[in-house]
Amino acid sequence: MPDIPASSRLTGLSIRGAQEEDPPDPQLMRLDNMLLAEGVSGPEKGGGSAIEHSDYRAKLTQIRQIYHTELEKYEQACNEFTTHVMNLLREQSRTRPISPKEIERMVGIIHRKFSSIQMQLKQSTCEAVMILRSRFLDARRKRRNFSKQATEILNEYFYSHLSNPYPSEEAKEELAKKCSITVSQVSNWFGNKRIRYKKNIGKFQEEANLYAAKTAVTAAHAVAAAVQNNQTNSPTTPNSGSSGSFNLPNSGDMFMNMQSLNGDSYQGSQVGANVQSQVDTLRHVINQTGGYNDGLGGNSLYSPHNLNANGGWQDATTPSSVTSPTEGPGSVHSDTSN
DNA sequence: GGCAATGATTTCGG
DNA sequence: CCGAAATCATTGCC
Repeated sequence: MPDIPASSRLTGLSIRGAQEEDPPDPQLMRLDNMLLAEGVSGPEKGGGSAIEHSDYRAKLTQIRQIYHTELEKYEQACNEFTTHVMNLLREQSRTRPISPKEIERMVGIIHRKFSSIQMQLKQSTCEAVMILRSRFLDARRKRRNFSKQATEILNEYFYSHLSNPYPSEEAKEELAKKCSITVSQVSNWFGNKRIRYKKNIGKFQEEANLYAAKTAVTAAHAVAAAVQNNQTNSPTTPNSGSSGSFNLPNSGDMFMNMQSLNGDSYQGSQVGANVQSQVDTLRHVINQTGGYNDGLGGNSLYSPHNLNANGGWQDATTPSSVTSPTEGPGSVHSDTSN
């Protein structure tokens, strides 16, 4: 009696017939590996990967069940058939001497047959998993827009950190939590936002002002407090001559002031961290009031390059030519200076 | 159905 | 690995 290697009985559910021989069949090995990796043939799925969609999980479980059921069925059938054949042989052995070798050979044939069937099962299971993957995991296929609330949170962060819209890992995590999305989704969102904002600033002006105004009050308070605390009025504000190249004394000066304030004296830890964002917000408020209410600044105040002035994340090289000729909606007042 | 918005992926450079 | 830019694929609105 050729006993089963027993090495393949770890889970007690393994296939008896399938693996007669260790050596070959890269194909089978490939399938096995994949099933294992995909958590179909393994015990319970231990390693947690980024893939945790509940929908996906459910379907995978379904596949898993089918797979195991079928596998067991085959195994059982194989055993039954084997015993059946054995019985036949035994019966025949009365009339004809049958060598044990022959019996073994028959058993081998049977097992091979069944193992090929199992391979088919594995193959189709693999296919099913692949399809499932592409259906559920390729999020491109089934993407949902974020909730209004999530978008709001993200936008709020973006516009209040406009001079440096690169949330740290921590910040990303927090945003993800607040928005009920994953960290990589947050990263995606910021990546998209940055590039699209930069590409067409005009289109986002309204939005920017909106979100700036939202936090304007608190920011103003905070900054006021900071300024009050920090008596340094930065007396001179030298305003180096080079800064004259910018057309926007308003935001530019503001920015400068705050920067010096930030880096100077006073150990106020909270000030340093927050000022930056508040500057961003305030700048928008300033722009907004200039553009909408008072005739102060006039129309030239809010034009695409106020962003350049705020000096930012978007590279020193100005995109110069204003986007593409497909700019439509009329509300664009691009001044022709510069 | 066309079209813009938008989330995700791919490509490329550091 | 992160980010910019280009591109893809879906969603939602007209």
